[in-house]
Amino acid sequence: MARPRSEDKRNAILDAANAEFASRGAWSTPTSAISRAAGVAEGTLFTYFANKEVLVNELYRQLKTELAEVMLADWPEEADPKTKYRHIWDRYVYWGVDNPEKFKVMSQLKVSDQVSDESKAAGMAPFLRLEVLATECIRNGLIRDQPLPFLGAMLGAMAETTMVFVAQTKSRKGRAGYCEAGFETFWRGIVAGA
Amino acid sequence: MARPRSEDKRNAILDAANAEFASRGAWSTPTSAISRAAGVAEGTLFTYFANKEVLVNELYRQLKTELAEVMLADWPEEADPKTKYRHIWDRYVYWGVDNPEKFKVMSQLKVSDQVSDESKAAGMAPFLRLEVLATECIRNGLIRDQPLPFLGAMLGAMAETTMVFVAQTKSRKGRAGYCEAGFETFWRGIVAGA
Amino acid sequence: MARPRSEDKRNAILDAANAEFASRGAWSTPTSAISRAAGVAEGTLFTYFANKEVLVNELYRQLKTELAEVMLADWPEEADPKTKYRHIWDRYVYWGVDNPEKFKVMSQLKVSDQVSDESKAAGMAPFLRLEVLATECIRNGLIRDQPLPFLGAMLGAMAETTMVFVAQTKSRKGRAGYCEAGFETFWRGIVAGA
Amino acid sequence: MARPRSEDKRNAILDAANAEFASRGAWSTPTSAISRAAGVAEGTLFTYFANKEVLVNELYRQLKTELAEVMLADWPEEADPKTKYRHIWDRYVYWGVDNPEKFKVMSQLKVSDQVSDESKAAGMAPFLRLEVLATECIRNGLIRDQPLPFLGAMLGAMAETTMVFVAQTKSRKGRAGYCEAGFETFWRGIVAGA
DNA sequence: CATGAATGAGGATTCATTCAT
DNA sequence: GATGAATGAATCCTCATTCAT
Repeated sequence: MARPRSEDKRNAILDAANAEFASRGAWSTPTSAISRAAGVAEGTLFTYFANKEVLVNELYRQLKTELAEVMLADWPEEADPKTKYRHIWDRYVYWGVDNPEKFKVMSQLKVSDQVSDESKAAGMAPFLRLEVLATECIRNGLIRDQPLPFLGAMLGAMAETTMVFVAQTKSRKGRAGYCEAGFETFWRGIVAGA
Repeated sequence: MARPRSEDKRNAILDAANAEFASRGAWSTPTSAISRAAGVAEGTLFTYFANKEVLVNELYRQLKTELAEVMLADWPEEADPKTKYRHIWDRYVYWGVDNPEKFKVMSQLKVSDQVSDESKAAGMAPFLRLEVLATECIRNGLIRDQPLPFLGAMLGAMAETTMVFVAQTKSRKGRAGYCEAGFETFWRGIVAGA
Repeated sequence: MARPRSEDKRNAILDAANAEFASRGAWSTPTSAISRAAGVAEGTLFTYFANKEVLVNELYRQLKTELAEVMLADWPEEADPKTKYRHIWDRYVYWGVDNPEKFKVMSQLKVSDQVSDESKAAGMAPFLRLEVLATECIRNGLIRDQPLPFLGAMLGAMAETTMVFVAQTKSRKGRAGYCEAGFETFWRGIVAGA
Repeated sequence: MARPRSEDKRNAILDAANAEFASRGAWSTPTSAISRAAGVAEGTLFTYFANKEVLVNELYRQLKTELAEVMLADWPEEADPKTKYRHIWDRYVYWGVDNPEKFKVMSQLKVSDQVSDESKAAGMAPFLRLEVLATECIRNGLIRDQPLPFLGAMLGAMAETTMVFVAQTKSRKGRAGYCEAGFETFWRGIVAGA
């Protein structure tokens, strides 16, 4: 058997792509820069990804998957809804803050035509658990009735906005403040009542 | 180089850039495609814009300026704060819905490294009136105290999210529903109380 | 007005392509070698020929056209058929002998998939006069009846074979001998009788 | 490197090369396509043929050898010269018609710089029997005196031309007609007399 | 020996920008 | 000022060949 394809190498390429995209912009990063940063030959990149577009899409999906994993890890199954939402919120915000490169790349790819609608859809899949939570909250009247995708998109947009401000802030206290303020806006915004 | 003569030509190039960027992606649009779409020679583009980066930045600023103008037109000086916010909200949302190409391009440029921080800052300028409104609302306790830029960013992010859903919706009623729901989430989220 | 496209430059590229194709083989000649030999920038080649395939096809057509012109120049309108055929034969053979590069390239391109059927068909067009002659000869019984294209193809194949031997031969006398022998074989082969 | 074990594999590669060359053009066929078509690994090809050039030359020789075998099989030792020539002619023509891929590839390789002069010479060797026949015919005055290689080349060129027309023709009768007409032209062309 | 991943030079284009007309 | 031909660096990808498994 010949050398097997190396998962490590594949990941190295993906990581390198992420790093290069973050520093030079997703476009304007030549594949040669990616392979160099990954420590592989230029041609090797193409044994792992048929072409640049495929690489970009794979990267997008991987980023989304990772984000979903992080958000849903340590899921507080027994907690009340607000706590659950807060759990997601914090994870989301801090993932972005702790991984600014990944967040930046994801932001760029999200609006890029380079990422296929299929990939965008696939990126949504891992967020299913969220929908279950939202459905319950709406059913029992805790949250105002509205389309689930809309609710999810609002959460995402608000958390991302929050991220930016948290990231800009140095003090631990200030960061927590933004995170709290953002969530509070979100939560008050969606709960039923008054 | 003397000041180019035709303001029309300059605008034609900017419009063409917008259209091309929207359909082919902001990057991956060659200047030749822009000049062709604008009906000018390839070289002519460079008498109006020193290079591609300048063109991109100019386009971004123009888009931002136009948006600000639209948002603040017919300003209801005498109305109450919620109405004023709603005014901004509706204008914002419907501008994006009515100008999907411009919105798409703005979204791409916003996260692009091609647009300088200076341009991004300049893009903020026209939103001053907004800050005045927010400051007042916070001072008199109508809105919870928080940094103005954060509040503005939240408004923007939520309105943009709303846009997407409005744009996807066919029926006039459904569209109004999303617009309303989005604003309600925003408003409940920021007002003080409870 | 900008610089006009230069017919000279176009021809320089075509000539360079011919020379390079002849020495390195039609395939395995990079476009960069052609542009260098033509004394133009690599990109310039592509303002005259959309891509390599177009260039190859244009070259083929030009070669064919040139050959036709040479063959039919000084046409002995008043001469008898054999003389006319001999006129064509000699012109054909000596064009190939005098332009070995062009002949070699034409030979390679003729069997190449790179040259479209359309180009091949276009290459036939200039040989119309030949068909008129053949038709007459067949009608008046001088030549055995047979499809015109078949007759033309035989002439071509036999003349080309003759070329090779003429080209290999140094002495003027030997060359004339091959040319004569080849024609005699052709002529005896097609005339009616016995 | 030891002598590779499987003659089958070697032939599979040669056959695959032939098929690929025929459909994609001799050049522009990567070795990877050949190995894939042959059902062997990319690297395996190189244990059977040191490099692509060697493979191409081997293929050429094999084709030539096969053709010679076919042409000379069932040799009518006792027949008269014309019958013998006709035997060769028919075999040649129908081999080409029945093996259009092989014929196409041979045609391409014949004019290719990729095939060495040595290979081209080697390709001639099997046709020795032909030379014996020709020598005899010339000696006893049946055929006009001329260099043997020239005569052989003429035969080849004319038969190949005939092939093309036979191949284009559907009806059995039409095909036989071309074959006959071609031979008649050849035979009348070379016999002595008048 | 078979396999197919790894390599990196090479190749056809593209494109921002310049400059002759 | 307008035009578009000219430029050549840069880019994505291919492919013959090598070599680790």
